[in-house]
Amino acid sequence: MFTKVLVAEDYEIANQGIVKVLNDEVGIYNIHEAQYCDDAYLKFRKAHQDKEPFELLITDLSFKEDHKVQTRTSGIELIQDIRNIQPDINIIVYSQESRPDKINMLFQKLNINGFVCKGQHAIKDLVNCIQGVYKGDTVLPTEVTNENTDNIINLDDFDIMLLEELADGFTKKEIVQKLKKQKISPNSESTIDKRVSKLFDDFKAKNTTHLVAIVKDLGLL
Amino acid sequence: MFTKVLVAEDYEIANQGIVKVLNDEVGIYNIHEAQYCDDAYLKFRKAHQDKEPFELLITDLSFKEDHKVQTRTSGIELIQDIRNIQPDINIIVYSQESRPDKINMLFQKLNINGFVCKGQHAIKDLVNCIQGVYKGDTVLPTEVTNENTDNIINLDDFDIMLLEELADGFTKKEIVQKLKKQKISPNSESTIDKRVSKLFDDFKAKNTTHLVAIVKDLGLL
DNA sequence: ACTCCGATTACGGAAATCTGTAAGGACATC
DNA sequence: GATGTCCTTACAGATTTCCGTAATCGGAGT
Repeated sequence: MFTKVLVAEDYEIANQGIVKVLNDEVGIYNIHEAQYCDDAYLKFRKAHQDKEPFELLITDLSFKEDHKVQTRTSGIELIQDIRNIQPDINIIVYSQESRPDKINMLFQKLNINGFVCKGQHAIKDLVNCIQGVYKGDTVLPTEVTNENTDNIINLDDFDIMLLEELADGFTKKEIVQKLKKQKISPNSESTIDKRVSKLFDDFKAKNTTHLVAIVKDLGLL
Repeated sequence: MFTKVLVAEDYEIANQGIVKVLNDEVGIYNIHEAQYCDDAYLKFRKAHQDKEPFELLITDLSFKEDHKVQTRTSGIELIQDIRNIQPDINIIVYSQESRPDKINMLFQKLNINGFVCKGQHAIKDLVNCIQGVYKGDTVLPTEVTNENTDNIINLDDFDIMLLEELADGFTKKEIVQKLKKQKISPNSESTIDKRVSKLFDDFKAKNTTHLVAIVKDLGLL
């Protein structure tokens, strides 16, 4: 089993919870903790330089900001930086995130080894994940594997741009003006209307506000 | 110090974190855990009937629903029911809630003894709170006592409800109809307008869509 | 009792949204 | 070349949003 583990999680008590599970359920005792991304990175780099590297990183994704100014603000940046100095490190993300698209992105772009959803029954999930990753498996959360990926909606760049502009509170007329100024076509109000109406159908949204809320929830924005 | 404590928290690992802090930092070892409100209530009643009552309840407010059907769905109901059978029990709420109004309500209406915000530095807060409550004090969280409510926007339940309805794509007229059907006041279209306009000011939003996007990003919905 | 203040409510109007129909152009297929 | 389809654009009308003004009500206060 892994012997040296780094836990990066900003909430102290959640941090302690992970440590206790590693102690009691997995039998890992050499556990180092970090509450900030930068702190985690420094501990990691030092261990690597001292030739006593960590074998596993368990990290959250979101880190609350406070008085300490951080160069890294999210677990994603932390993972990228750590992978740069130790490509073969095992990484498990332990996060509230439950959106399949976002979780899949972590596996595809960051090559994480496992993902555990914060939740009611996270102990079993976390233990399974650690044991699976130790065996060399890639461990997806049950929440994602169960997902039937039938209803995937394909959004092109234009759709994404529209959604972003709408989420930023611009009216269709303002969007049209922007498009014309940038000489991007299509750029008629009528076409924008049609495009957005199509998105309504795709996402079963009743109006623009509903559409943006749905897309935000899906993590596409 | 307290010797027998009940911890009610639906997330297993957070639960473990509290237990570890009680063990390591406070020196309490007779700790019972519950992941559901009803479960907590039953453990509490049994201990009371067996003349081995708990001296302290540490509970979350929100409990996720799953396959187990619960008669109590929130920590508030749990507290009320427990106070009914053992009025002098000490109660500490450990919750994500950060709205001063809501926290004050807990002290005034439910007579809780302490409140700790889930957060980055919750260990010290929790330890202080337990020690204060043991001495007979009422321990408010620093977040409330500090009263630096400058850039904190106070949303009451009505505002949240409005935002949720808007994010679900309902028009103001539909919301008004719902409110009238449920006999919730205020329920005039004009007041809804005013309320939402105030939210526009608070969040510097240009329109409803923008508002919902901002609030979603802040994680308030 | 009095005023002051905030919340609620009513109403109106300009702007924006949403939903139709319809016409024109690009492009592939037969 | 004829045909059909898809995308773009124009326009029009009903609905909704957004933002004023103004009247009303209830509580809190010197």
